[in-house]
Amino acid sequence: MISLTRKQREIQNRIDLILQTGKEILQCHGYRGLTMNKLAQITEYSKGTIYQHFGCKEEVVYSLVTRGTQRLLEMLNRVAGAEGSCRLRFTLASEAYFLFWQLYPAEFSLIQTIKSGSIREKISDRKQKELETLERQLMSTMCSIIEDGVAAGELCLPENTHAQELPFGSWSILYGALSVTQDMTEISHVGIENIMNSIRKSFQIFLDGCNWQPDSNDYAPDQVMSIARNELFCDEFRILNQ
Amino acid sequence: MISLTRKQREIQNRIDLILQTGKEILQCHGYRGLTMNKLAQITEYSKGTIYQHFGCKEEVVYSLVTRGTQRLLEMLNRVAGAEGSCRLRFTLASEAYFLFWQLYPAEFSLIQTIKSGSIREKISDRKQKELETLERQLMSTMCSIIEDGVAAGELCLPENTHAQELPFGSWSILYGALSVTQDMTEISHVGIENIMNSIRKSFQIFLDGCNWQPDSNDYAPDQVMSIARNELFCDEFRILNQ
DNA sequence: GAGATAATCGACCCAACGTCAAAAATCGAC
DNA sequence: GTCGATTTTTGACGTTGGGTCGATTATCTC
Repeated sequence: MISLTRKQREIQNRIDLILQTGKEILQCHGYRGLTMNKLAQITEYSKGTIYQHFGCKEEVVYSLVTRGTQRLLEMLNRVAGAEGSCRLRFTLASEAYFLFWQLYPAEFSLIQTIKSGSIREKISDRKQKELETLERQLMSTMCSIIEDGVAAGELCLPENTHAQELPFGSWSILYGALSVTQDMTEISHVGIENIMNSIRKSFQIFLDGCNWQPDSNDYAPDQVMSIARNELFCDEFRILNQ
Repeated sequence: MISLTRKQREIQNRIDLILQTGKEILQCHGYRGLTMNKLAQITEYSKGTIYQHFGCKEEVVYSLVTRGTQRLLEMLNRVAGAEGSCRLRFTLASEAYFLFWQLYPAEFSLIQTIKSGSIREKISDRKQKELETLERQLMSTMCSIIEDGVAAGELCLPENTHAQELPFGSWSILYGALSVTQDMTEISHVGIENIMNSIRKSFQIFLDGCNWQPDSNDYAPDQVMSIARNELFCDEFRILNQ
């Protein structure tokens, strides 16, 4: 039994190594630069061994996305458990997403990749369900904040509107804006900070449009950043700043 | 001279055929199913001839995106020249995007593809500039509506906010939401109409958040759809309904 | 109609995915 | 500790698909 778990740990470590290496190749050479040969060569395992853990190349990137989504979910759960008004927490959720985008750019980019190309069809149902479950949890965490806000009287859902629609809309702003931003980080003449602030503004405009109290007139962005930086995500910011 | 233009027309027709065929293959077999061999076989030209017009496979899909973006721009220009309040026109622009998404699903999907994978690096600067120019025109058309709205006193830009930020934000909602929706058209248990209505709601929430008058309380979605269906996009709706 | 020029073709090369039978390492029983 | 059984690892190989290029065919010019 002990030897079994040691074995399992070894395998887990190897999977970690493969994924980490894959991520590094992606960051250096892009999606086209990631080949199974290179992956085998750098990890110093043979191709056969790699294929023992990942059925195809697509499964490697899919696993990276799954792993990234786990990290994001973990950050969002921290947000959901935080104190303060629901609007504050919802805004902190958007900051979590910004952080995710900055800390895990490769993973973010891969999310787009697996959503666009015909990659899903090569992934086993099991793995697909795994990611779907995580995405559902993401959505339900966001919804719980909305529902808290409704319960606290901070906002009213319009008629014929489900709670999921607000996370869907606000999430779309973030995902859409960051997607478009993704590939013009170098080209763009405006700094990345400006783009992020612009997205922050859009996000707040959306919340204002929901009549979510307190509205942005008496809403302090500094406070949000302070909580994010010093409380909820201090580890993440430390990593980001080095 | 005449023979030259006849020649040019022939070439143009061939390019059209190649692109149209590529689009059909994409719709039937997805991105992975599109191969240069198949393209050559179906068009009944040799691979060499295909490569005379398109330097690589990526250039085929890039051209499809460029062509799709031209169609979208053409629709948006119709919107910009329409009558009615600026908010109405801005909303009609979102309907143009919905139509684009429904009429050209392959092209929409490819936009995501070229934004995510490392495809750009294989495309000549000339072709890249071509698409960039179109995107800039898209943005500037949207901005012109915003500026009209500001001039007409329908909305005020908040301090430190440029006109481009509003199209960027609202466009992000549409792009983000449709991107996410894209690959779950079959899976999703809610109908596609419901998803589109949900996105429409988000879009209006955003405009409400901008304090864009008239606000959604005295705003008739029926009127928007009627103008779209019967005036601006009657051709497009006809194609869509068959 | 002949020679020059341009367009077209498809056999071929190579890179990268994925396979599988042989080799190596590990395990378990005595 | 040793030997056979089982699992793991390996890299040579098959195949697919992007891209090339010299041969061939068509077109144009005089």
